[in-house]
Amino acid sequence: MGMAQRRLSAEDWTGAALAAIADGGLATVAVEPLAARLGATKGSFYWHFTNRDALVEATMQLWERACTDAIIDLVEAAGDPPRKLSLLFTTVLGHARSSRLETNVLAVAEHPLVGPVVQRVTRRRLDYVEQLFTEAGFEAGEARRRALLAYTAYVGQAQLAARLPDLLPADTGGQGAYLDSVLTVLLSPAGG
Amino acid sequence: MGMAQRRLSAEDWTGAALAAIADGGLATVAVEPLAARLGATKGSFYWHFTNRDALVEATMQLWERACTDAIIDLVEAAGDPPRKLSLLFTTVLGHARSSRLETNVLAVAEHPLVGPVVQRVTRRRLDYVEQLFTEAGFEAGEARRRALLAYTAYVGQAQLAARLPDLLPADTGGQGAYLDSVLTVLLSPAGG
DNA sequence: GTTCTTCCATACGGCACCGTATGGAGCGTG
DNA sequence: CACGCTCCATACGGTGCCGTATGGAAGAAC
Repeated sequence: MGMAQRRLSAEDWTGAALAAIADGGLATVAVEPLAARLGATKGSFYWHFTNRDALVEATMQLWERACTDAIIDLVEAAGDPPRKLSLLFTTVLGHARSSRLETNVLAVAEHPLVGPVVQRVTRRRLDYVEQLFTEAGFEAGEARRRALLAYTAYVGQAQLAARLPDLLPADTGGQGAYLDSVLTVLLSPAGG
Repeated sequence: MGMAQRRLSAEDWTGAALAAIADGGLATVAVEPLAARLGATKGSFYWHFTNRDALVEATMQLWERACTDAIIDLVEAAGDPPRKLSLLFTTVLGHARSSRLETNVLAVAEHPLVGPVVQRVTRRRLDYVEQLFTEAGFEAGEARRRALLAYTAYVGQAQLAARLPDLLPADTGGQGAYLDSVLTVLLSPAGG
């Protein structure tokens, strides 16, 4: 933690806003508190942005870039589809902070500046997971359904991890067993 | 929509607060807007409640009573465990409004007056679903894991239904196929 | 119909945040 | 060292909500 820096950039503000969303949700993205946190005042903010909405918009663009592209690229480096799904789940549920961010972003998807971004991102992720299930050998309709189940399970998991962590497996062993079980179930052969 | 009633009860306020949570989240539970909606003023509110927190507390108690007991009782009337799970999912995901309420309540589980209630309710629901999987023949650990998967899938499904309904199966046929697929997968035999 | 209790409207002060206006510090450029 | 451009602190007015104070209307008791 160094001294407060002398001058701020727009990225400093969007970064702080993203952290605030992870901490307390979009409602805590308020100009004055953020300024205090950055060791500055509103004067700085209103030079970089026309108003709060502009900050929210820029922050959502940052989120879209940082929190979807990166993961897909990482996962694609793995081998077969089952391994990809496993890596996807472990990566995505590993860090508590990302769960909080995901959850708090989705929670305000009704906001006109947030909804379109969340919609794009979610659609893209769903398509990607569907592709993984297709590669794993499921026919189109079933692959879509499995992807939906996997993604809703992810969303719910992130939600519980962020809000009620006590209810999830606490020890590493339990988490591993749970992950194995989830993957086994999600990849179970399609019933006729 | 009848005329504004002459006098209000505490239940009128908690009911309106619950509706406001479903509509716009806990943040929209504000005394003056609620009063306007009820055709009254703050004067009424502060006679029935000491402050906003008291309303939030009473509203959460209402939610706990109304939105968990009822469903479990309903589901228990069904036959075998698979049918119970099926009924549970269809009932619980059927009405868009309940998804919004569920989602918006869980979203503010960090609030000190909300967290304990949500924790109690969620624990109880998880235990109940675990019991269903146990009745369906799964051993204890696996039943717990399936219950967790089923419940996280429910939470994620409610979230998407409330925020991004476009991404879920639109037609009734697609919904039915999806529900069948989910139940088949969740009840697939445990892998060795 | 008076009296008492219940319930509520109005008026007020306070707080947190938004956005604007304005002057001035810091730094590059000649 | 002057000059100009970039960046920011301060001060101000406006809004929406909280909670209090107070007087008064609506209904019950008799």
